[in-house]
Amino acid sequence: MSHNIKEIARLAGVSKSTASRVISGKGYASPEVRARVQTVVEQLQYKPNAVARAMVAKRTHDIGVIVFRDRPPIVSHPLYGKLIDAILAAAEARGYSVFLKTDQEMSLRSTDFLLERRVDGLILISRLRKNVIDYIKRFNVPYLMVNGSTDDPDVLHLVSRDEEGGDRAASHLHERGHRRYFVIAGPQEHRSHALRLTGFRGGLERLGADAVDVVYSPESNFESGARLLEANWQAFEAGGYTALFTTNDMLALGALKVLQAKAVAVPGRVAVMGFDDIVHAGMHTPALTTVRVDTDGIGRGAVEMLDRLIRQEEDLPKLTEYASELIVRDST
Amino acid sequence: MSHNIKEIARLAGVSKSTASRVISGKGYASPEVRARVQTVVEQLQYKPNAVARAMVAKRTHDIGVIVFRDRPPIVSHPLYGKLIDAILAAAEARGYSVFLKTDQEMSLRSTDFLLERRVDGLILISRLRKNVIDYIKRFNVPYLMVNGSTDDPDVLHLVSRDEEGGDRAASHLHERGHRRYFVIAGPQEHRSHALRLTGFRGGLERLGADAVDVVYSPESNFESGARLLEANWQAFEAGGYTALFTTNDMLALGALKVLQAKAVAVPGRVAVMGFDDIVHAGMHTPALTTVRVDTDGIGRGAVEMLDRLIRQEEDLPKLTEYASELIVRDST
DNA sequence: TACCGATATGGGATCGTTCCCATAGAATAC
DNA sequence: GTATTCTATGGGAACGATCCCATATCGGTA
Repeated sequence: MSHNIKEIARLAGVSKSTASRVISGKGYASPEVRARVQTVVEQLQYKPNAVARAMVAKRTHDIGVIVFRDRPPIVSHPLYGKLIDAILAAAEARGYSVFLKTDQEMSLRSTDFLLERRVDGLILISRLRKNVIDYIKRFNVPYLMVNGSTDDPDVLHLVSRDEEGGDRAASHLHERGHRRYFVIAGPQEHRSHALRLTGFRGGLERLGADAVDVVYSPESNFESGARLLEANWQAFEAGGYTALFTTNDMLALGALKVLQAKAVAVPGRVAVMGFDDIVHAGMHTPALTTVRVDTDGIGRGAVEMLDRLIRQEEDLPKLTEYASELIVRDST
Repeated sequence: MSHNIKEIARLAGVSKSTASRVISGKGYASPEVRARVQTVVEQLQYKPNAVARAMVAKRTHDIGVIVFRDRPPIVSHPLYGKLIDAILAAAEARGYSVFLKTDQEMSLRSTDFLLERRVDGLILISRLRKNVIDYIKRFNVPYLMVNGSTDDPDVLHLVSRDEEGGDRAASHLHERGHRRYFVIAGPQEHRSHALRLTGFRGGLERLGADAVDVVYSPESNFESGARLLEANWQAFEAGGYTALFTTNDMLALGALKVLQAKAVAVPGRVAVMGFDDIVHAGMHTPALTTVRVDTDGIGRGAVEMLDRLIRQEEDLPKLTEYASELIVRDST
């Protein structure tokens, strides 16, 4: 199919050692020889075989990214999409190519695939089971975790300041004069949902509130946001709540749908706030006030940190936190 | 770092040939030897080195996916996100790992990267320049194009039935009694936008319309949808249009924003229709009527077709078209 | 003249697999 | 008893690079 270095060498009239020196750019070669080899490379459109290179270098310059999620949307989830965009850009800049895998069965299949391919490192995204970490640890491949939770002190992970964000949401709503709050909280076994709620509660405790009532959703998507508000409609109406906070934007948009269907004025009668700042948040009418997660920073940070891990730098911080920013729009 | 087959062989007391036969599953080995080798493999958590395998097999079982887009959102674009989810699932099912690349400068960089890595095939997504195709052709690596346009008769490509979809949109609006149509059309050098408009016009020509007025947008995002309607507001008001069609959902949502800001009743006074069926279309209030692009089918189809190309099947169809489906919601 | 240190290039082992071929012993056929 | 065919395993080349080491040529110096 494609040419190899031996052929380049033959056509340039040199040995493959010399050709290798010219092509890889390390080692000596006289100007004339250099020119001759490069001409042949150009003419044949020779592309050095990265597989063979990886073989001797024991280094692939590939990294693996696995998104653990039990069902779609995975890459099409707006939050993960943004994260992956950032990761791809950062990896490109550092000379890494990215294997992207989704793991729906929370299995070790994807991991095995990538280990066999001898990736230089792994970025594990979202809720992965503990057994995955334990498994990966046995092979000493560099890895880190993004947006997940772990009590394992060995694991490097990158997260957003969710508790702080929850606090900010509370401050914002309180400042707007609200005192009775209704909360739809996503699955509490998920770190971010739990912390956002904690932060929100903490903030209101500090600031003072007449009521903070929470309903819990086992899922964190649009449908369950709508379903939960619908199911608790009587309590919601009776409670005199003027503010609705949800632990992510999807839930907020679902709840908004119900409010709008019932012609409840937003923000006139009820203010609504989400968390994440997915694209749709800004496109909705009314545009959703939310707390932005720094997906760009996290994505870039993950690649940078993994790269340092691969280069065997010492004393990397186990935990890196990223700012959460209040984005005020029309729904509050 | 990790073990190799020679070590497995040594510990199992056999030659590496025999170990290879057991591990790869091809060739003879007696039951006892088989068991012995497998025990060692299990104990050492041996993972065969795919790099070395690829080297001798001259086959990587990797495919490259490149999304050509000049700026983010790329993977986070709802349409491409869905497409990539489908591609990943299909690739996994067929034993391929996926290198995902985005190419913002419309360069050959990503392509070179993947060619060096000796991927078995390439899936090229969206608007790529002709020079990329010409370049790729020189290396005879299997490739195909998704959602792009080309007049090159050699290129395999997969597209949605955009013209038919445009026609469907026209029929639907006409059926609802509309006769004066306002259209915001995305960049006409992009195949899908052009065909959707053609289909829409064609449909109305057949069915009869009092007015079809089109404004063109150089971009196809939310902001330009809003900007274009705003800029043409006087004409829009004066024209007595009762239906607004845009060549994708992003434009429609942008226009909807403006209509809602001006308190124009949708669908009461103006019906709005988009194209694509991105997630947010269903989440908006009012939920957007649109034409769904079969991203799942296209993604799956792309991988299947590429696999057949890799297996050197003959007489594959140059063009594969995927159904477009009318999704009626609340905005019409 | 002999020796040294540059300069410039080539030979060949190596990375971890696969796979072709050789071979040794056992079983069967004539 | 010899030839033939299995059964079961091992030896070693090959894939396409890199890189260490050897070596040849040349100018300069003692």
